Amino acid sequence: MRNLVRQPQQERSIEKKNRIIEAGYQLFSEVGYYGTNTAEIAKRAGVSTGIVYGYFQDKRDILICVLELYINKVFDPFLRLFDKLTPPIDFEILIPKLIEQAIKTHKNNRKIHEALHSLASSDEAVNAQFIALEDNITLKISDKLSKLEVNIDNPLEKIHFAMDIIQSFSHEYVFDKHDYIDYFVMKEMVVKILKDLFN
Amino acid sequence: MRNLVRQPQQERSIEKKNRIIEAGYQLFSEVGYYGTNTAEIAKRAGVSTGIVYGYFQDKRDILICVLELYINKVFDPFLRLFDKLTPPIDFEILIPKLIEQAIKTHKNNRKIHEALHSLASSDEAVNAQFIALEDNITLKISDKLSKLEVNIDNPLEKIHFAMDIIQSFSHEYVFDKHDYIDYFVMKEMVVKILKDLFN
Amino acid sequence: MRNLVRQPQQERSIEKKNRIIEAGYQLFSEVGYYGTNTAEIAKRAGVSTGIVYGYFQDKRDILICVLELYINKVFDPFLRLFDKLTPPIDFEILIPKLIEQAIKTHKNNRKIHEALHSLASSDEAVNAQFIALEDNITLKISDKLSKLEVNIDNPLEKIHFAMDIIQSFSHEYVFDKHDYIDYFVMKEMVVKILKDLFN
Amino acid sequence: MRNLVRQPQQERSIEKKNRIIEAGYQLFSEVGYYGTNTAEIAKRAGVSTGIVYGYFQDKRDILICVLELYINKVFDPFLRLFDKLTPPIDFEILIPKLIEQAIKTHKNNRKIHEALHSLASSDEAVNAQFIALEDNITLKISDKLSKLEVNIDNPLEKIHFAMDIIQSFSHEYVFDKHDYIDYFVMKEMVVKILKDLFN
DNA sequence: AATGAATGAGCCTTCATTCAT
DNA sequence: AATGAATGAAGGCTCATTCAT
Repeated sequence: MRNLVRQPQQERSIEKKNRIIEAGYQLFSEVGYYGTNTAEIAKRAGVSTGIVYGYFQDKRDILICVLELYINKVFDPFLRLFDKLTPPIDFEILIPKLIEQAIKTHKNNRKIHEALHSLASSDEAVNAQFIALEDNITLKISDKLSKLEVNIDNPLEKIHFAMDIIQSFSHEYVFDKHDYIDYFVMKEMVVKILKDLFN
Repeated sequence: MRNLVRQPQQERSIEKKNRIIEAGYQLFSEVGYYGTNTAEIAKRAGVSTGIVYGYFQDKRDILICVLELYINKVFDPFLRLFDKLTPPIDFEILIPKLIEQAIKTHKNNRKIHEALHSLASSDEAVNAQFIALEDNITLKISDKLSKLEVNIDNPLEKIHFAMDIIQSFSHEYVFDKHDYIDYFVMKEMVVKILKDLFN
Repeated sequence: MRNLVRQPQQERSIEKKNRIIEAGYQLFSEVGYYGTNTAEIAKRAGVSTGIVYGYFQDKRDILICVLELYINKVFDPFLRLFDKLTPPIDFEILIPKLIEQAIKTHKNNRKIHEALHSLASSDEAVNAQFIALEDNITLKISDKLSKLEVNIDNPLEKIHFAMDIIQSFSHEYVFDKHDYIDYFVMKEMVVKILKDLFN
Repeated sequence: MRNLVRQPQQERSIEKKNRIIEAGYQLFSEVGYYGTNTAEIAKRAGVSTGIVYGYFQDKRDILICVLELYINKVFDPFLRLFDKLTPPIDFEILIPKLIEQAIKTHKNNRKIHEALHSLASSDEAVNAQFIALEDNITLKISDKLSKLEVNIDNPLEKIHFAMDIIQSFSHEYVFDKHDYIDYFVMKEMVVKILKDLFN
């Protein structure tokens, strides 16, 4: 009965909803989920506190939408790297591009990545959303690869794990910056591993 | 004067401080950092609310100590796997053991891992602590390997990245459980990658 | 200028105002005054939120109108029981009928009765309205009785108090249901008391 | 886990809890349950907002305690009227005393009575508490009467209903004050009815 | 006359931290 | 050193009412 959330149909409404998501995105990035309050989100979105609850069930619901936005921001440019390819794929060229893209993304999304991941661990819905979106990515890439005539064993496992490795390396590269690590060397390692995986 | 935190010298005090850290560890694991309040920590540690602030500056300070405990709980059994080895190392045997250990650890530390990582992203001190402890691990393993007469190029990069891969896979294995992934296959992939890396 | 409330003249408007009152009646009955919000009333009435304030000054104003509707719904069937009577009145028959009617009414108006009464206690206007409507009832019944050639001392006091007793018993009967009370016995008590009062 | 409410053992704590209840009592009386906020209750009780939730689960929990206080304030003087009696009871004398007491009580508790009753209708716990306390009263009076050698049929039904009648009349007398009612006459009616009931 | 999106004050509740004992 | 009651600021959310259309 209560708590019905408007499904915005009109453009102005959709735009306003997006402004709120964008504001949430920024603030969660800057100070994390728990460091952000709804009033602040509303303020940055240029709307009133109340209307936020016209578009979202609660604060966590904003997070879920931010998560979707994040995934798109992160994976769309990633997927687009496959778009102009024609068989046969030259992994020697593709893989470094993918890594570069992942690094770029990580730089642009420093904090939100962890913010979202951490929420996933304590919130089943966020976690489910995360898994669903990851599934989506893996399957899309798999689809693209098969259209590009890449025929390998266990493609889903390989793709999924390759993504993990790339994420992991990008994270290292952007965030941790240990003194004793030569990241150029490490990157070459990753490239080699991935090439071996897909050839 | 006011904010001085006791450096517990006497054994009873040290033991009490450790009980608080252990309680924090448990609760952060169970319900995360923001799902835990200090009263609860005190209660589980069997001390009064007030005295917590005798041993710790604030709640975050507990987290920092929990982080150290966590790292030890996670990496000590890992390091111990190297202890009884004699050269030459059979990576064919060692690597699966390391992976098994990582999975076991992940299972026992489901939530705290994310809790800590997420805090790291929004808290510079936590992050610094994290990096320092990772450094420590990498260097220790490197030391062990060289004593075991393993001579490879770029050992630090390889060790660090190998740890990343193992963490990443364990995480997959314990948390996400995508339907379409055959985790046995994936595990074999990881083993092969690591063997190639160290041979 | 601002706060002027339309006095609906046209039939369509009057009908709409009544729909709002009816919706308020239902919702106040179901979840009480404070459990109901104006948006919900508008929705159930099939009108927009805004227009409610075209017909009513504020939420309390709706309550006042609901009160009137309530009194009518409650007392009209009550009064109608006197309509077909011809002198001399057989109280032995009438009184049980009145009680039955009161019980029926109570059952159909479980919550709104208390909702209205409680508002009366904190709101002078509601209270005044309540008293005025009760006066009206008492005088109407008195009128009917005298037309039915019932000549008793202090008719107004007796009628008013009889109504109180009936209300009180019906309330007991419908709401409280104490285990140790035999409500059939109690009902007979009420019938006897009222018979004695009017003979 | 959370939300544990202190069971105050020490006198100072008990006194503080009582101060909060008394403050709630006053405010609910003055402006009703929904017209009162917890900050106001705390302020009037001379405590901080937070500590209220150290003694009570939530706002409603305060209401429940206020209800108990109310019942005691109302019924204790009522019950005490039976204390000095010796058999045989002269109802001619007792009944007017009871009525006087009920009127006095009503005057001193103008608004809270309705406030509580209305909450009962929308809150099962409050209602249950109400019923339990009414039961208690009825049984206590029954006990007293039997010790005073009053032997009547259906004592519980009679007592309960007599209480209803007295409440009802007192309410009329104190609150409604209809112009056309001679309350002296009405009171005599009540006395007579009750005498007939218990003889 | 009508819509329903928008406003923003206000409320209940929590909790890190302090303080009297 | 220790207790645990007390503080009070802050946050999520609701809803009566207004306003642009």
